[in-house]
Amino acid sequence: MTMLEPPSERREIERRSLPEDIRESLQERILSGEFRDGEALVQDVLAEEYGVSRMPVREVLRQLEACGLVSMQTHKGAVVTSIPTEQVEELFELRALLEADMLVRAIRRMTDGDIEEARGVLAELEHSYRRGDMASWGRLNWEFHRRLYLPAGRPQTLAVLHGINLRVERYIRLHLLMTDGLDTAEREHREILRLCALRDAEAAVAYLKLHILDAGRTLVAALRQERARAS
Amino acid sequence: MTMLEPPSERREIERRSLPEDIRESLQERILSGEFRDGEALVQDVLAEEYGVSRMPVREVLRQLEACGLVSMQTHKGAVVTSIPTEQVEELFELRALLEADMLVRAIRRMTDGDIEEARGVLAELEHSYRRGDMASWGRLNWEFHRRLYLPAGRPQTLAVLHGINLRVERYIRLHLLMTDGLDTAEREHREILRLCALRDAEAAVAYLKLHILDAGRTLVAALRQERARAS
DNA sequence: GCCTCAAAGATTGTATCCAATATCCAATCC
DNA sequence: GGATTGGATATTGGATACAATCTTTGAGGC
Repeated sequence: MTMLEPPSERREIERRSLPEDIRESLQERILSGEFRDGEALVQDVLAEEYGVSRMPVREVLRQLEACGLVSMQTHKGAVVTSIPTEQVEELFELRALLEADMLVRAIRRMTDGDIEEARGVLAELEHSYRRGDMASWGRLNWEFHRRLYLPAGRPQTLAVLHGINLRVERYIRLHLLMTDGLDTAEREHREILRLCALRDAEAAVAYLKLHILDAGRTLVAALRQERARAS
Repeated sequence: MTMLEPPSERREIERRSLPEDIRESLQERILSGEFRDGEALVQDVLAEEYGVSRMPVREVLRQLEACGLVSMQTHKGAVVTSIPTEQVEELFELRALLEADMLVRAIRRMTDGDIEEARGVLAELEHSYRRGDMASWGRLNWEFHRRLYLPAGRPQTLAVLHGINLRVERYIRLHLLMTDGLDTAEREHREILRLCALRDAEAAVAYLKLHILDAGRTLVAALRQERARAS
């Protein structure tokens, strides 16, 4: 939860390259909901906050545009992208299709070590969920799914899935803040991992699809409600 | 390229920005093979060529990075991305999976008008192929597939497919220059369209998958040979 | 001869300045 | 009064200047 800071204060960042850091920060601020759908991202304001010139900020905005998190128009600036509810639904169906295919391929080549690592990530994931650390939750949720698919040896598909995950994460988090529907997700995560350990591809994939489409349905319903209320 | 807009109404002024123009040009130069795999793209050189400063060039490079056409490293610059053969293969399999799903959904809602428009695009496509106009061919090949899937009403999936298409187009063109394997593709295009017109989803999808995987296999074989020779 | 290392050149990264464009608001005209 | 237009202000786009970093090269030492 970030407080409103006077414009003179700078947001502290001091790690790797400037755009990388700014990008990570700005991305998190969008995903966390600090910036709402359709909200304008003014270069000058952001540059001031980060204590840099507008140049790196512009690059970051371009990158976020490419990820689909913001959309830009010439001479009009950048706004946080708003995905229509039907398209959020579409993205979850797309995930189901792709991740099911991935898991089938992955299970064939999965080692016990892979399973063990995924189990470790899952533990962290559950921990961050209980602590309400949503930034970590988002990262770890992706990491868990990623671990499951990594043995498939399909980097391109994985990259596509990463992009999709990024685009819907904001809405997932919004959902998490309003409901506790993700207790179900936790059970499903464990069950999927158990079925993977048994190398039962068919059951695991069925469960995975259920998991994704379930989360999608719940989310879309909540989103519809939220958006109807807002308008 | 329809110029059949009503003479009244709004006059659409092409408000193209500098980066947009440069991007289109640079993208085409990469896809055409003017820049090879792994070749460095020096900002100064490109800026000089286009008669602009490095700033818009940088933005373009960032965008192309997001598309996966170039990869950048801080303080090291941009190079044309080289996709390993196995990953090219993966991308074609991914296309098959996604486009099959799309076509099933699209056929249900396809109107005769849609078919007619696709037929028009296909005619242009074949024309550009015979003329050896590869830039147009690339655009129209995507446009044809896009038309087939548009009725599905799945913009997000379409965007993903567009990205995939962009990444493999370079290798497709390379292949086109070396073989005449795309005569087959032409027959397949027509057959797919015919089956769509009959609303025979099952047969159309089967043919589509064949079309994509076939083109993929031929391409991958050629690519492997080419790369073995080069090394 | 080969390795080390430092300095020069090349290239990218960032800041600052100016230009182009959009937005907003008040004045004007019908 | 409402619509339109002109100008003031805010914001973005692009060019230039400078700083940071990588790469190359060559001189010196072993």
